[in-house]
Amino acid sequence: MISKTNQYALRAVLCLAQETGGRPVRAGQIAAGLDLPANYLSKILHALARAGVLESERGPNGGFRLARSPEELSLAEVMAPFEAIVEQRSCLLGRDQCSDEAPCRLHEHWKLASDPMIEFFKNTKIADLIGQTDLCT
Amino acid sequence: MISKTNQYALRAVLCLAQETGGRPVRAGQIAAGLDLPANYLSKILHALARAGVLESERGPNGGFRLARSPEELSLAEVMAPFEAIVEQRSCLLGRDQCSDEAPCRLHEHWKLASDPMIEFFKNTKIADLIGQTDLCT
DNA sequence: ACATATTATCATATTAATATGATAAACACT
DNA sequence: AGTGTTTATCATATTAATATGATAATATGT
Repeated sequence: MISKTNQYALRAVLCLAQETGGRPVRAGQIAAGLDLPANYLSKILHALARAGVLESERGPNGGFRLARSPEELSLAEVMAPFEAIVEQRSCLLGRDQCSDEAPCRLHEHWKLASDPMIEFFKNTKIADLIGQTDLCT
Repeated sequence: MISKTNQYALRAVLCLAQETGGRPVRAGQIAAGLDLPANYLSKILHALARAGVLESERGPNGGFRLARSPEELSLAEVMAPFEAIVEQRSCLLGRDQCSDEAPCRLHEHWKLASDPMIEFFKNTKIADLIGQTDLCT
């Protein structure tokens, strides 16, 4: 339902959000902590940095940190660089003919069913999810 | 959000549900009408037949028809042969540690967000969606 | 300056989803 | 029986997601 890329991104961001210290966290450290493929996670972290979700620093003592406060950062913003699911709901049947403007009957049903999930991604902030000890594993 | 395989399956079943005549519809006919890859759709139709959603007949005058009435057939049943999304909700973060039995805080949020969609698939019947002229295209 | 540690980037491998092509099996009609 | 039409099945191709490996660029500390 959620791609692995998005899962990795969310877990990494949650991990960084729980990091209280001011110094950035190394990619390898996150990958080891979460048991994720290191190089693949690197690419994800880089994409998040380009999207303005994270800040990165190179060299010794380098790493990643949140660019914005967990209270302002939504799950949708973390997922946005990887998939456009949140922004534009597609027709359940994959037909580009029907949209919110020219909806079919099915479309209306589908909108009602999928809206709660979309709103969840938009409204839930990273801050709402931290505080659990094991979210970083 | 929904795989193409599931989209094709739903469209094909909706198409068959609108077919009032008693004689089965050929796979090629459905593929042409919906403009879908013929061989790929064949495999999908075959899978639906094995799952008991459709009935198939070979030879001349052969084809596919619904095995059950559109009023009894849910979207979830049509999608079930291809993905297990509907039955078991996985953790948003892809961790197998947390389940409905041993939920994390996130899990509870996620359940609330994803339940409406799952219920939609389970409760919506094929009959609820027919009646639109263009659903077969 | 130099060595080291880290992110940034490029190249490639693996796997799963999607799609195509070809052949076998079943049925209907003559 | 034989011919043609259809589904059933197998084999392979293409594409996208996921993962790995190697190198370049940048910053730090000596």
